[in-house]
This record gives sequence, structure tokens and C-alpha cells, in this order.
Amino acid sequence: MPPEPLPNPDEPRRRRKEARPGELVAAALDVFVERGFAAARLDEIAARAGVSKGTLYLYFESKEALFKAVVQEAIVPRIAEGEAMVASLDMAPEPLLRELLLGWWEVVANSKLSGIPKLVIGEAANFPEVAQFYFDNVVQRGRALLVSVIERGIAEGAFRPGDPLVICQLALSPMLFASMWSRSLACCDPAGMSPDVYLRTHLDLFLTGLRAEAGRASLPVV
Amino acid sequence: MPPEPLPNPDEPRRRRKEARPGELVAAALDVFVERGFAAARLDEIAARAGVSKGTLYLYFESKEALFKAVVQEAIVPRIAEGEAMVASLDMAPEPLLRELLLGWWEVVANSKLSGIPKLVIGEAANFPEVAQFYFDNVVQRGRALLVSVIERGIAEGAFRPGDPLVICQLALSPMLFASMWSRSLACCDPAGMSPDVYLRTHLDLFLTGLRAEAGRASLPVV
Amino acid sequence: MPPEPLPNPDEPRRRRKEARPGELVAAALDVFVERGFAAARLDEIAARAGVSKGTLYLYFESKEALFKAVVQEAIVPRIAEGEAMVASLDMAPEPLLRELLLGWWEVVANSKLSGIPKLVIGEAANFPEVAQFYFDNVVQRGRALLVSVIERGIAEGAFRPGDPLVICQLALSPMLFASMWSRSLACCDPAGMSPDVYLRTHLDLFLTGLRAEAGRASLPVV
Amino acid sequence: MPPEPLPNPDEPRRRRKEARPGELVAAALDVFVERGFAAARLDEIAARAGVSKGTLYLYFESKEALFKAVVQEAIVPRIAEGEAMVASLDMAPEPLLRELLLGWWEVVANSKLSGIPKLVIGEAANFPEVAQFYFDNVVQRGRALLVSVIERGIAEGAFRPGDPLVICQLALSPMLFASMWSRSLACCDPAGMSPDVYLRTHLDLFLTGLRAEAGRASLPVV
DNA sequence: AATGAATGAGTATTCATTCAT
DNA sequence: CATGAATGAATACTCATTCAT
Repeated sequence: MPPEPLPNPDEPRRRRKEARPGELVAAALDVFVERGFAAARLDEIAARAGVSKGTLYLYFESKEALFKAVVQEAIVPRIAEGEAMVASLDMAPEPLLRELLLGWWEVVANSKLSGIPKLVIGEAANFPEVAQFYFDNVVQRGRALLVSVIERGIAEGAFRPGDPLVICQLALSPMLFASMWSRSLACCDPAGMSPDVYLRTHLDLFLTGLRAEAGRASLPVV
Repeated sequence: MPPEPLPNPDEPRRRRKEARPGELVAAALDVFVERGFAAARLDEIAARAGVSKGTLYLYFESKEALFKAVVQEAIVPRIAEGEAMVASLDMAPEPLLRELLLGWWEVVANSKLSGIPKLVIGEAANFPEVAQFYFDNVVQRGRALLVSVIERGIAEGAFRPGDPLVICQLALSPMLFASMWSRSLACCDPAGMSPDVYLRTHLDLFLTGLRAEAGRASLPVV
Repeated sequence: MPPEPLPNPDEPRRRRKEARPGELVAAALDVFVERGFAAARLDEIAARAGVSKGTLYLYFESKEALFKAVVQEAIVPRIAEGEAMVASLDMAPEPLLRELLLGWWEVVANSKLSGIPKLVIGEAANFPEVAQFYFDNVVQRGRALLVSVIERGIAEGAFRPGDPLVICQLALSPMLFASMWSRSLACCDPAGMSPDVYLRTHLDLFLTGLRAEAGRASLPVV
Repeated sequence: MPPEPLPNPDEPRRRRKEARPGELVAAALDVFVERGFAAARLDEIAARAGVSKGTLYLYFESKEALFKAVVQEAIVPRIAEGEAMVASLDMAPEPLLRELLLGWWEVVANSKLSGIPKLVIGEAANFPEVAQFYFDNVVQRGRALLVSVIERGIAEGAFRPGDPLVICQLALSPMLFASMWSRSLACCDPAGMSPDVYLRTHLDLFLTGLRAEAGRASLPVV
């Protein structure tokens, strides 16, 4: 499970120094996702990383700083990948949008990362600084990415005209909601629901609704 | 401050005695919504209800029991109203579905109730009993309501065929997500977004995509 | 030792309620004086008062607040007594000053109170709020008391002219220093020194030096 | 910053090796005086000396040992200077005493050294070994110095008879108190007080009181 | 000699819950 | 019914000291 050879107690100091922050952030991601921000115990993060509590403070000056590092290390690079994808791929808006949403689903939904939105949304009100950091570094950049594609789609006549930010949010919200659900009430639902069917149904309904076609009017604007 | 005429000190006992639990639940709803389940302090709930902390335990045996009562008092009746609406209204599936979603938006989104989904989803993992209770009493009944309408729509050929539960979830998730957002990261977003445009765009995209029309295939099933 | 009958575990709730703050402050005075502000553990204060740690927070919102209460309860009244003494006694300046200094010595020097100046002076730099509180409530009022007597003495020609505040400080500093010494390095000094001789020698030297007599010039002013 | 010419990076080893302990002690003096013994962080001392925390332990086996070294290096030599002064100067007791007190004031009161008495007295109770070391190496030797002069003054009839140790303490306490005050509550006092006037007033009052003159009796003895 | 990463014991503060009155 | 005083377990963060390199 650990990406590294295996924390070897006989080879402790030198090599670990550079690997430490990464190990701590990885352990922190686990615990934050499992428990939420407030309920995550630094004790447990330290124990999972195989270090003492004090060691955490060698690398991160507070619980909040540790969480910001988690976001920075684990999420921000994913967004950068999306930005690179948009910049490099020469695709029509609809396939590109589809690709971005599918890509998000694959890397995020099926990893621990999917636990972050739940955590942030659930505790934003109690930890405003955390919320602001997430908003600035993740939400804003992620939105900009999708909005640019949507705007192009509208401009090219591929999508019905409408508020691009609203459309962006409507593209994402079923997916974000599903990721939150899977880490909360899903365990109460014995039947469950195929994530795959859910995703494809969303894309179908959403893109069908968005597609500009003969006789279809503009989306609500005011 | 008290919604009641004014606690009359000369006739306090009899009527108040029965009103108590309701007042406590009302205060609890406020505080739970503002702070979340874990961060809500019983102290504050008691203070807002104008009683002592000990009194809470006369009516509710624990914080969890109090929360269950909040759900029971504040949310379950709303679902019952929806059930009654479906039973009494003789409408075609699409208008009925639209009506239900709009109705939900009106009574829930603009009231304190909209804070409950965020709370439950955000803290379900830490409070499994709370989660289960909410799932059984709110989620299951709410889903049944919408699913029945969706199934009828599909059977009558008004909606494209597909998994009714998936469709139900996709109808709700943008609305639930918006209600959670408005109580968390929305405050980080200086621009904001018109909830009304958001809702109408959702309904337009969703119902357009769902509508059975010439040449449109079935939604994903497996 | 406890002023009350004896904390009786069989008679816990009612009577204790009013006595509690006083008991806590008494225990706190002990521990603060023995250990200093920073090193005093709330645990120990609580244990000495026979309550749990949490109980402290029912009465005082923080360690600093507890300390302020100690000052307020234990020291400020002593100053008020001095003020009353000055107001009521109709004495010549020198006997009055002597009386005040002797009175201070008796009530302060031989009680736990004598530990407070050491604590405040030793930790003022690390706890500025505590320092300011002590300065405003104790130092300023105490000085005003003595300064008024000294000013009268100078005006009446009983004392040599000079800066009354400087003279006040010189009257007090040997006494304050002795009280601090007795709670710190005195225990390293096997021989020791009679506090009584020390005090009387101070009063003799100080008052002899201060007394206006034929041929004696004014004290330094600039 | 370093008192030495300038740490020459090309010739660092030999000279620095011997200079190290001195630099560490100098940094330690700074930090101990600014924060007190308990609150001084070894981290900060090391940082100010430009070495790593571990290096401190190469030279001093503990925080207490470091503090003892500070006393040894920074204070004990000052006392030796006083001893030399007494031995070499051929002055009458009163001028000599005056000279010693003024000398103390000049070298101590206006330097970081004046922070040490506050620290020692404030924390002696919590660090008995530190207290004992200071008492043996500073207090005893300093007292012996003054006491010898005072005894001579009494023997020669220049000073009123009395307990020389008490007189010594009374000569010093206003000065020690002022040095402590200047590093603690002085910052709460916007008005302040001229140290110079304070000192000269003390010397005037004290020496006037002590001077043997016609009609003046012996000081208190028992 | 020097480093600095790692440790872990120590402490103020919070809050759900109890229970004597 | 109501109270609110009391509890004590739980947790983020600090810092002197150690020791492998």
C-alpha cells in the first residue's frame, strides 16, 4: 500500500527526510477523508504515518496547514492536469467536456480524493480559512476550466446559450453529490446504485439537454 | 425571539409543558443547522430554547435522540405532504415531477431545513445511527415518492426508459448540492449565482434530456 | 485550614455553590504562589480545591481570569483597607506612613499574598495582560495611597522635598524585595536574617533620611 | 552581531571552536533575560547563536547547565571586579560604598545583566539547583564584598552600628528591585520615573540614614 | 565537531452527560 | 418537572532531550 519500499525501521533517518512530508500528507488524506476535518485526530494521522505526534509539527505548523498541504498536494495537481488537457487537446466542445467530466470521475471518484468535497462542504462554516483556501485553489480554478469549454461551445453554436457558470455547476453537481454520497449515506443503502449507470445517465441527460438542436430555445438567463 | 405570543408568566405551566419538546426541537434545528451535528453545543440549544441544559435530557435521552426528533418533526412531515400531493393531484408525470421539485425547492431550499442534508451527509460517517435514521425516514420515503412518478412517466411513454432511482437521484442532486453549497462555500464566492436561474436551468436541462421524443434512445441501464 | 466546616462529600451541592468561587480562588492563590503563573497547573488547583478540572471553567473562563480573580479577591481589598485607614486616621505624615508600611508588612509579608509580587514581576513580560491588570488595580492604587501621604508630609515640612513617587517606591522596594526573597532564594541561605530587624532597620534608615531637619537639603529632583 | 572581527569563512575551524561556548552563552543570556528560564526555548538560543539545537548539547549537558554557564561567564566576573576594586582602592567606607553601588548600577542596571535577578528570583522555587548555584556564586560573594565595607564603616565610626548583612541588603534591594521592575511592570507605566533620580534619591536617603552623626542611636539589632 | 530529525511527556480548554436538590 | 453544578474524557500543540548520520 505505501508507495515506498516499506518504512524500514532499520533505515530511518536519511532517506526518510525527503519522503516524510509526502507520507504525512498521505496519512492525513486518509484520516481527513475518513473522519472529516474536526474529527480527524492528529494522533491518528501520526500513528498511521508511523511517526510521533510531535513529528507532524516539524513539517506543518497546524492542523489547518496540514489540511492545506493535503489539498495542495493531492488536488491542485489534478486540476493542473485538466488545464493541460484543455490546452493540448484539440477537440470539439462536447467531446472535450465529456472527456473532462469522465476524467474527473475516474481519477477523483474512485480514489480517496472524492472524500474531500464532502469534508470541505460539510465543515466550511466551522473553518472559514480552510473553506477560503479550497475555494480559491480548487473551486475557482476548476470552474474556470469548465467554463472556458462551455463558453466556447455556446459561441460555436454547439451548446444552447445560457449562463456558463450555472451550466458548469449543473455538470458537476451530480458528480460531486455522488462522491459525497458514496462516503456517507451510501453505506445505509443495501441496494446501492451502479455508479457507472449513474454517471452515464447524467452525461446523457445533461448533454442531451444542453445540445443545441433545431427548435430548442435558450436556457434561462435571468 | 420566541415565536409564541409571549411566554405568559401567569399561565406558564400547562400549555408550556406540551409545547416544550417543540421549542427544544426548534432551537435544536437552528443550532444543528448553523454548526453541524458534532459542533452543535447542547448548551447553546438549551440557551436558545430558554431552558437549562438538564431539561434537554428530560425530553431526549441524548444528542442523537434530539437530532432524530428534529428530523422527525421538521422533515418527515414535509415528505408526507409530498406523498399527499402525489396522491391527490391528478397530473401528467412531467408537470407533477416539476411541481414536486419546485415544491421541494420552495419549502426546503429557502428555510433552515436546507441545512440538514449538508449536516447529515457531512457527518454520516461519524454518526452511523443518525445516518441510518435519516436514510430510513427521509431518503427512502423521498425516493419512493419521486420514483413512483418517474416510473409512471416511463410506463406512459412520457419519459425515456431508464433506471428510475438513478433518474430520481439526478433530479435531486443538483438541488441538494445547491442547498449544501449555499450553507458552506457560497460565502467564499463574492459573485454568487442566482438560485432561481440555477433551478430553472436544471429543470430545463434535466426535463429536456428526460423527455421521450422522436429518435431518442433509452438511457443507460447496465 | 479551610475556613469552611470542611468540604463534606455528603453535603455537596447547595451550600457549596456560593462557597465555590472562594474555595477555588484560595486554592489558586496557593498554587500560583508556589509555582508562579506559567508553571501553575490547573489540575493541581482543581485537586487542591477538591473539584475536577472542568469545574474551574464553570467559574473562570481561563487561567488568566482565575489569576485576575485571585488579585481581585485577595489583594484589592487590602488596598481598600489602606485607603480607609488613611481616610479615617488623623495622624501626622510620618507616623501614618510608618503605620501603613507596618500594616502592609503584617498582612502581606506573613501571608501567601507576599508571593504575588514575585509572580507578577517575574512573569509580567510573558503575560502582558496579567501585568497590566495588576498594575492598574494594585500598583496604581497602592502608589496613590502612599504618594498622598508623602505629599502631605512634604507640604507640611515634615519630609524633605523630593519626587513623591520616587520616595514611595523607595519606601516599598525593600519590603517588596524582602517578600520576593523570602519565597525564592531565602531557602538557599541557611543563616537567614531576621525579617523583623530588616524591617525596622529599613524604617529607621528610610525615615531618618527622609525627615526634614535643620541643614538638610532637598532630595534629588532632576 | 558577533563581537568578533567577523567569522571568516576561510578560517573557521580553529578559532571558532574555542569561541563557540562564548557565543552560545551570549545568545543564552539574551534569551534567558528576555523570556525567563522556563520560557526560554533552546531552539531560539541555538538560532540566535547560529548553530543547531543539537550543538548546544555538545557544550552544555542541559538547560540548567547552560544557565549556570551564563551566570559564571557574565556575572561572576563582575563580582570579581568589585572585589578587586575594594582591594585596590584606598577609600573611606562611605565613598567606597557609594562607588560600589554606583559601579554596580552602571555595569549591571544598564545591561542585559539586570535581567538575571528577576529571572532567578522569579523562578528559584521551580529550579532549586539553579537557585542554589546563583546563591553560592553570586549572592554570597556579592554580600561578602559589601558587608566587609560596611563592617569597616561601623568599626571606624562612620556608620551607625547595626547588622551589616541587613544594611547590605537594604543598600541593594532598591537597586535590585528597580532592575527587576524595569524589565517587568515598567512597560505598563506610561509615566515612568527617572532611574537617575531614583538612584540618587536612594543613595541620599540611605547614606543619610546610615551616617553616624551626633545624637543618632544604633540601628535595630534584635 | 555538528547536525537536525525524531520523540513523547505535559497542559489548557471543551462539552455531553449525570444527578442531587 | 426543572435546574445547573459537577464531572472527566478527549485533543491540539510545545519543547527539552536524544542520537543516527
